[in-house]
Formats: sequence, C-alpha cells, structure tokens
Amino acid sequence: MAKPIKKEPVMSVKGMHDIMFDDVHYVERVMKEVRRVAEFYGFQPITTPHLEKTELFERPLGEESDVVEKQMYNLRTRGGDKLSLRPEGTASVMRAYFEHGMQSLPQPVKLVYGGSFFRHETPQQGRFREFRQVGVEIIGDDDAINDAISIRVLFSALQGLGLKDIVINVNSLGDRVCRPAFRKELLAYYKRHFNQLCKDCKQRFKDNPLRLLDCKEETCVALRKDAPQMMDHLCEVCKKHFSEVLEYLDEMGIPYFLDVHLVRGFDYYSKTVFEVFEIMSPPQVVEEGDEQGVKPEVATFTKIALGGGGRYDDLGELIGNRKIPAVGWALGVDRVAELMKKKSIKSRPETHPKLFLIQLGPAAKKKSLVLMEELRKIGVPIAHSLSKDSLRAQLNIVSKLEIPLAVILGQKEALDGTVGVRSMETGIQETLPMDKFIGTIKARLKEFS
RNA sequence: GUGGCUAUGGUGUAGCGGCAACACGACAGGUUGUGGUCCUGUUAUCUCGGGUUCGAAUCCCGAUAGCCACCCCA
Repeated sequence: MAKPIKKEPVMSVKGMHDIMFDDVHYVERVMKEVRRVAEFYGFQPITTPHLEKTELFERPLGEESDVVEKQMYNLRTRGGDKLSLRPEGTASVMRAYFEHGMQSLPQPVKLVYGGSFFRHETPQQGRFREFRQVGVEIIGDDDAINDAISIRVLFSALQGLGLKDIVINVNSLGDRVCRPAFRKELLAYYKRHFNQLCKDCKQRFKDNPLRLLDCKEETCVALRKDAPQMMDHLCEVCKKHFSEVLEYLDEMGIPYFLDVHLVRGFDYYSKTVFEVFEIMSPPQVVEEGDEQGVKPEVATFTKIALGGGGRYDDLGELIGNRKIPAVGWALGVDRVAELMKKKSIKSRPETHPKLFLIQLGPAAKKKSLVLMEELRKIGVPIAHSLSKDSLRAQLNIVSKLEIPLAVILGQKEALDGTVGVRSMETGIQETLPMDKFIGTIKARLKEFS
C-alpha cells in the first residue's frame, strides 16, 4: 500500500542557466575577441580560481557594499577557512600580481582574464547569479595612456564583434587628495535638501553618498543639477590625468561622453571611471493595429550597459600592502552575447557540414568510423547519425539538416571498396572507389561553399 | 531584501465549472538498401498542497518555481 512517491526532477539552481548550442558559440566568440584584441596590445592571459578567501573581497569592494554584505556565496571549509565564490575579477588578478611577484616584471603588467562570476541576488533580465565576464587589467603604472589603452581594447573588441552603436561614458572620481573634500561638500549640499530626497537616496546619503548623483528619481535628478560636481573639485594631479585621458581618446577617435554624474559601485575606484553602452534605437511601433502598443515615455533612446571599469590606484594597498596603480574594466559577456544575437550577428564562421555520412549494416558502420576520422584529418566537417540504422531514417535527417551531399557506405559498398555520393538536390548518385573518395570529395564540396 | 505578473505534453498554445484539444518537434512503423510529402501509432496524475462544489485545468487560499521591475550592479 505504499504511496507512490513522486520525485521532483532536479532543476538547475535559480539564476544559473544552461547555455546551449549556438549560444555557447556566442559566449566563446565574445571571450575570444576580447582576448585577441588584448593580446595584440600586449596583454597576457591569466586564469584565477573560482574560490578565493573571503577577505580578498571584503575590504576592496567595501564592507558596506551590497556585494559583500549580501551577494557573496560564502562557504566554510572543514578546516574553518572562509571562502567565497568570486563576485568579480579585479581583486583576484591583483592578488595574483602580488603572489607571483609580478612587480619584478617590466611595468605595467597587462593581463586579460575571463570566466564565471557569482552573485547571490534576485535574477532579472540580463542579470544572473552565475554570469560571465571578460576583462583586462593594466597594473603597475599610473600614466594616463594606460587608461586610454584599456578603453582602446574595450572599444575595438566590441567593434570587432560587430556592435556599431557603442558609446563610452567617462568621468573622474578624483583621488585621496581631492575626493574627501568633495564628499564633504556633497554631503553638506544634500543635507540641506535632505527632505526632498527619495526614500532610497536617504539611505544612500548614509551608505554611499556618491551614488546620490545617479538616482533616477525625478526630484533627485532635479536636485543634482545644483549639486557640487567632482569635476570642479579635482586636484591638479587628477585634473591633468583626466585631461590626458580625454586627449588620447580624441586622438584615437573613440567616441565618448563626459558624464559628470557617473559613479561606480565598488569602493576601490579612483580617478578615471567609465562605462560602455550600446545605444538602442527608439522602439519601433509594435504592430499595425495595436494602437496601445506605443507608450510615449518609452519612445526615447535607451541604452544597455555592457560593462565598465576605471582606475584603482588604492587597491594594491588593500591587497598587497603596496601602492600599485592600476586600471581595468570588465565586460558582461552574457549581455554582449545576447545583444549580438538580437542583432543577428553571426556567432562564428560557417562550419555547417556539407556532407552527411550514411551507414548501413555492421561492416559499413565500422568502416564509416575510419572514414570519418580521415575526413576530420583533412578538415571536412561532417554530420552523421551512426546510431540509426535505417537508410530512410538517415536520409530523412539529411533533408532536415539541409545538407547537400550524402555519402552512403553500405554493406555492398563495404564489400566492393566503394562509396556512394548522392546529391540531395538532384537525386543523382555516383559510386566512387574508396581510395579516390578523399581526393574527389574536396572538389565536390567546392560547389557548395 | 521589496513589489507586480504568470504556471496545461519536449516546445508553443486552446479550453474560463461538465470526457484535456490543436500545431510543431521527437520516437516507432507503413513488408527487410534510397529522403523531403502523405498515413498510423507513441509522447499530460493540467507545478504542488488544501478549500468551495454533485462535479475544478477552470473559482478561493497557501506553497513552490519562473519572468519582470525596484534596490544594487556587469
């Protein structure tokens, strides 16, 4: 009388997704393109572990920051070590820099990295708990040319991926010399207007005052118009640095906007900060006859944040107890991949097979294993369905896959030492001796390329 | 963490209190080696648990999950 127990099928973890089929090619293409451009500019690849000591992230990201406070996947080992799944890449790369004595290499050290990162937050469009980032870091030199080069790589990689409407917003956050004074003035200003702030901003006022500047609430936007700007408070060093960055960008013809309200999430940034966006066209009229489809407030330009970064001259001290200037950025790979797909940009060069290998009978099946390997060696992509034995079922698949040539290797052919080559379009089939097959097939394939 | 919306085969949907339907896909076959069409069959305890009712996929409550937005961020 035992009640049948219904087992819930095991599902993937919330916010962590399977990436399948062509989507994998998109993700890989983004990673590869960034790496290709970066390596051209002298960056070297690095891969760091997914798990790090929790403390590596605690100070650099800001112990009050949301990421550290509630978004990190923390775990404790049997030995009692506190570890975390990495929520971002810069701290790890910086750690590696010190750990492997990269100070003794010619400076700056230029590194490119990529992989999965983890944040425990509520998933929504374009934001998952496991997400992929690719990024670069230039460590050990404070010259503004490094800021510019890093942006150069970012921009070129996105262009190389076929994204045309890329815009870079830049700003300077000042440094330890000038930012405290600015912060004080900012707080004083907002203290006077505290009552007009939205609920969230009242919280920001306490936690992260710089963030007051990029609230989207109407009253706060109005308020910030008269708010003090970092730009007016930069010290001489920061001012010079920033204007040099802009000069280099001008020189390279990289389009950018000065966004004086741009701030970034992590504590470790100083001086230059930037974000990269794709400008989306105004939304099209939804469909004819759907009069309610167009909302006027939506009919403006929208932009999608793809990545961002900046300079972090103080991070070295937090991680390696040495002041090491650095600049870098990270790109949201999943977002870029999604965007490319939406824009019908190809994920990879065409490798769709033009040949399908059909086998019939045990002897042919074995021979086809050898034949496939020969084709692979000469670089001919091929499709097959070795687990199906009926000729009809196999031909059916050839049709569905829209493959122009079927190579038929059956019991008879196996005995004769021949293969049949059938054109799916015309139905014409010729029989080739096996030893001539490899030579002939290359020529035949040219018809379809 | 806070809110809104949704939940029917592998996928996309219909049914809105009375036998769960359709399309696509997948698989098998239509007399043992020649495809696309066609035909047949197979593919669902209507997310789960309670309640209302003679009767629930349908109405109500709860759970769970997913999506979207806020916060935050890439």
